[in-house]
Amino acid sequence: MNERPELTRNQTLVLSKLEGQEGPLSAYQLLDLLRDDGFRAPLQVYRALDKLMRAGLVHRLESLNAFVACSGHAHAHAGDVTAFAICDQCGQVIELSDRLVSERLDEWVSKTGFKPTGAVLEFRGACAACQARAA
Amino acid sequence: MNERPELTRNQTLVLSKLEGQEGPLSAYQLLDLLRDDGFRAPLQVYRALDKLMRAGLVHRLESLNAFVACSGHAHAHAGDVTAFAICDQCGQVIELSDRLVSERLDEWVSKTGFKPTGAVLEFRGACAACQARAA
DNA sequence: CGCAGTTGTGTTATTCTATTACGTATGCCA
DNA sequence: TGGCATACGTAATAGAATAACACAACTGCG
Repeated sequence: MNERPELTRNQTLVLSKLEGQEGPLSAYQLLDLLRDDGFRAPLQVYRALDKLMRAGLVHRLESLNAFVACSGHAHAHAGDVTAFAICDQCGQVIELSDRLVSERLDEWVSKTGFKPTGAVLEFRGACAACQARAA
Repeated sequence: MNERPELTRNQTLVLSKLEGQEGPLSAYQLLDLLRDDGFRAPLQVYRALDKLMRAGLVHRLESLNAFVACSGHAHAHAGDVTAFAICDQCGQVIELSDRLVSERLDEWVSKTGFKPTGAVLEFRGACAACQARAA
């Protein structure tokens, strides 16, 4: 389904930093992590991120201005929305995707005559582990 | 229900600019619009916006880094999520709020053990008018 | 082969968005 | 009166993203 495209050196480096990370990273955090690998300018990061996002390997979290590696298994079907649950305590991000929910949301919005082409769905709160820790 | 808090001069100015506008405005656009009223620094805008958002009179659109006046009538009950449908053609923003949808989404997310305290729901696409125009 | 088209790269500079820090003024109320 | 909370003004800075320019590598094709 998802033909893994050939990644260049820069793209591979960015992706591996994101994958070796629990939570999301900002573009500038990535830049700092990659200085030893020869990165010097934001654009190098942004260009790699752009490619990775279009390949569906990385997601952008709008409410954080940050990026996460796509959590493998949950590869949504084309057209399905992906939602994110972002823990404000530990920073972990859970990826959610569900065809039924997608369809219902689509119906809901379409009732107004609006035709959605994309969606940003981000929940903020506390993950299970952090709730337990707080109790 | 929503005690309209006393607004200061700056807050009133910012709110009125947002209300006199079809679509969202960025903080710096607001600043430019308010130079004649004595605004000189971004902070003046951000501080007013902060207050207005906490009062529920203004919403921030994460996917645009911009702000809209809360469309009056659709004042959600406490706990209800507000979603936004943003037209990528004309910039208009439709505000959506529905108790049932809120509950369903909450259930969906909570299934993972995550406890949401807030949500960012933004749909991008084409509003009814712009679809008609394109046809 | 030569050449155009695409993609990726590196660098510098700039724009846009948002916050920190510091000082001041005002109203409230104990 | 003093302490506290809120708002204000200004300057400086941090953080996020893009524009502009030049070059290298690869592809397909006449």
